This record gives sequence, structure tokens and C-alpha cells, in this order.
Amino acid sequence: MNLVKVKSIYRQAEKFIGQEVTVQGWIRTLRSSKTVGFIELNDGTFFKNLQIVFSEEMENFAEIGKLPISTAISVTGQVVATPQAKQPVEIQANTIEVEASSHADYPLQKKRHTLEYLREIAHLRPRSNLFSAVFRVRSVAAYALHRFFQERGFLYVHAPIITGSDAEGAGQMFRVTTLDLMNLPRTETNEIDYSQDFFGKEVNLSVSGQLEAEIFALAFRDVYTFAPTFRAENSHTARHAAEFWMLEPEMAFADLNDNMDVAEDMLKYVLSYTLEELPEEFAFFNQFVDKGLLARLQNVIEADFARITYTEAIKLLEKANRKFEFPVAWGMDLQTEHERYLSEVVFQKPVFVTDYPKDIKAFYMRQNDDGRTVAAMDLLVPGVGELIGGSQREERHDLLKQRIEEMNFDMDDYWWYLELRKYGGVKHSGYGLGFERLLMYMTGVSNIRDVIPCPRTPGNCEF
RNA sequence: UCCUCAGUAGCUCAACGGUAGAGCAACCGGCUGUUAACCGGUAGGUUGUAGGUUCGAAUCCUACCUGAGGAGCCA
Repeated sequence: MNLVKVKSIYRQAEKFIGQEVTVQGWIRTLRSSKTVGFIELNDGTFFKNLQIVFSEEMENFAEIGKLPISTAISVTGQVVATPQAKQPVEIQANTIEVEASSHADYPLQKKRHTLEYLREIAHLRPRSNLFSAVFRVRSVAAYALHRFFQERGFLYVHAPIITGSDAEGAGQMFRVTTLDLMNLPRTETNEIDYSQDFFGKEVNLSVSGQLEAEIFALAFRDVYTFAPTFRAENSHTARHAAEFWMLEPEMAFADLNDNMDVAEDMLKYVLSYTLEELPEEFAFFNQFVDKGLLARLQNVIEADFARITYTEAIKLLEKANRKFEFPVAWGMDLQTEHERYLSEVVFQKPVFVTDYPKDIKAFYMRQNDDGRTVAAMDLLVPGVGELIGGSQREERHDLLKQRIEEMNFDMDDYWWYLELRKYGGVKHSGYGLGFERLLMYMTGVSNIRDVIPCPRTPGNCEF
């Protein structure tokens, strides 16, 4: 038996023409008439289906013609070139065997479904064209990110998922506990007694691996994390999920410009690599999801990203010929409408905005000499908004300590973070990339729930 | 958490105060090369839930549930 994957047949068609092969897969659709029938078979290895032709000469012809969608079959037959047809090759079946039956009420019909409906059948949606393409991109893009950093000598760090510090201050966290919620131990002042909890203290799921990545950057120079991240925000938007993946590079001896250079190179690398690996998938996105996708991605690969300071951005917004719902003033945080205007109208390509007012940014960002801004950078992209957020970190012990005090954080939580500054704490920088937001940007899919296999959002943890 | 919109057949939708319909899917039959195949037929409903207004409610009102879009928070 010459068992072959559908991807091989498409990629090396000439080699297989005339050969007898066996393929195994699931029926995506089936059309049958009195004497001849057609099956589009998908074996999971490739975005496209392989057409199987079966004729009345086959003893189980009638039975095969009635098989419901998603029946698993094994087909043996000749590979034949079909220059006049849509597809380059097809298989003239000699035998077709049923490997696993399906049923007529299979919920994925051979027609267009809404994304909302497909979310309700997340266990079956990977079998649809769109999700087949999305999750292949997800896999290849993740590999491309690893490749980019590994080729440049970055160390892959596994930062902890359970964390004892609320250090990042990046929103609501998920509590992790083994305490009996029906019978919580109390202290004398009637507070919950976390000393009796598993770790002897309050712990949560991590909202960022950054602080731990800094530990490793100051030992290995260039490092990155790539791991799940958890936010318990009650967000109902197309861009937020409770569980998502974040990639966080951290580089010693690097300033904010080095940081942006890496971010820009990284994005261009991921796009080029993934486009090259998955041309069929991107052709599909370009045709059915977003007609301008390929042109836009190509533009990102070729163009230099814009770089402006926050102060310049405010000036651009102030003289913009349009009314914003939120009035523009120096010191405010940029609203979604402002970010969109900058990336979609002014630059029409990714733009780094740098040097934000320190009061609207995190405590660990390095203070600039002007005393009122920090060396932060956000990368804004059309359609998605903030794709990357990063900064040069405050490496000066006294300034960092002062900032922690100003924010009224508990100094005890930061003893090791401060100590990193004491022993050779050189300048260093890093950023966080929301992996799903990258996928949205790459595929044109506009809802984060549709680029995650089993999305977790408020009130939703099925599958 | 706030604002807006939507829940009608398995799916996508129509009916907008007066007898709930269509396309697709399913089922039965036909068709010698199809490409979301095509042609004919059959079956399929407590209109999201609970109240209310009305002679009469899918349609109007109230509450709740679910989903979507936008905002905030952020990646």
C-alpha cells in the first residue's frame, strides 16, 4: 500500500501522476449521479481537498454515493492529471472503504455558516475551510516566531504561570487556591487567611512573564517567553480573551530603538515566512475574508514602520480635520479612535508611538530626562490597534524604588526585582506581542474568538 | 461594567397587530464528469424565557437569559 498525504500529492503532483496510491481522510462533500460520483476528501494535511472519482464499476458504488459528510474513508486508486479542471489532479478510485461512519445531521453543512454559529460548535469548526486555514496559520506563525528568535541566539524562557506578585498591575487576575470556598479560614480580623492556602500566600495566574524574563535577560542577554497569559477582565470586545498567548522578548544592553528594531524585524519575518509556507490559506483569506489583505501584508513586509513620539502624535491629532469623541490633550491616554486615526488614516501602515507620559504607563518603564515621559513604545496597526507594547526598563535602582513608592505598591513584593538592578543591572528593553492579535492582523479575521481553538471569554468556557 | 442591536424550521433569513413562509440541509426519486452540482417530490415550528396590553401578539410593553457591535480595561 502506497499511503500518501494529500499535501504531497498537491506539492509534487508530477511525481504521483500515473501511480496507484492510498489516501485516508474525511468526506467534505460528495456529489453522485447514476454512474459516476465525486468526493472531495480532506485528510487534514492540506488546506485543499483532493477530488476522488468513483464509478459504477465499483461494487459498493451505491453505498458510497450515500455516505454522509465527514465519513472517514480510505481510498486506493490512480492519480490522474486533470488540466481542464479546477484542480490539478484527482484520483480515480479502485476501492473505497469506510473507516468510520458519520451521520446525516452533521452540523457543518456544505454552505456558508456564520462565525457565531461555528463558535457554538468549536469541536467541529476546525473542519471548516476558514478554521482549517486559521489554525494552520497559527501553528506556522508560532514556529516562525521561535525560529526568528532562535536564529538570533535568544534563549527561550519558561516564565511561571502561577505568580505570587500582582507586580505588573496589568488588570484583574485569576485567583489560584486550594482553599475550601464553602468554608474559608479566617484571621482574627476576619480576613481570609491565605497562610493556610497551598502556597501560604495569595497567588494568581500570570498576566505577564516580563518580570521573570528580566531575570533571564540579565543572565543570558537576549531571551524571550511565549506562553499563555490570563486576564480576568470583564471585557466584551472582539479583541479580548481571558486566556491568550503572549510573546515577550527581553534584551540586555538594548535601548528603546534596539527594541523597536527587533519588533519590526520580527513582524516582517513572521509575515514573510508564513506567507511563503501557506500560500493557499492566504489566497483564501484574501478572497473571502479581506480583499485587501495580501496587498497590505506585502506593504508591511516592504515598508519601514513609522516612528513618532507621543508628543508628536498629540500634535497630529490636534490638527486632525475631524472631531474625536474624546478631546485631545497632552497627558491623556490615546483612545481607540485616536490609535485608529494614526495607523489607518495618517500612516496607513504600522506606527510606533514612543515616549508616553509617565503617569499613564507602568512603573517599570525608564524615565526620560525630561522628567515627564518614559521610554515606552506601542506599535499600532490598522484594523487591530495595539499589537505590541514595550519599553526600556528602569535600570536605576533609586529611580525604580521611588516609582514603586509613588505607585503605593508593596515594596516587599519587589525585593528581587530591585536586586536585579543592584548587581550589574544594565540597561535593558523588551516588549509583549499579543499572539492572537498578530493572527487577526495576518488573517483579516476580526474576532479574537475565531483565532483561538477554544476561546475563553466572560461566561464562556465550553470545550 | 456602560451604550446599541438581534434572538422565528437543523442553518441563513422573510412575515412588522389578523391563518408562520422561502432558500439550503435532511428524507424519497431522477440524472454519464461534477466543482457550494443540477431537476422533481416529502417532512419539518409552544416564534429565547416569564409576565403584561389586546377580541386577537412572532409583531406592542416590562423583566430576565443568550449572542453580536461599540466604549472602558488592555495584548
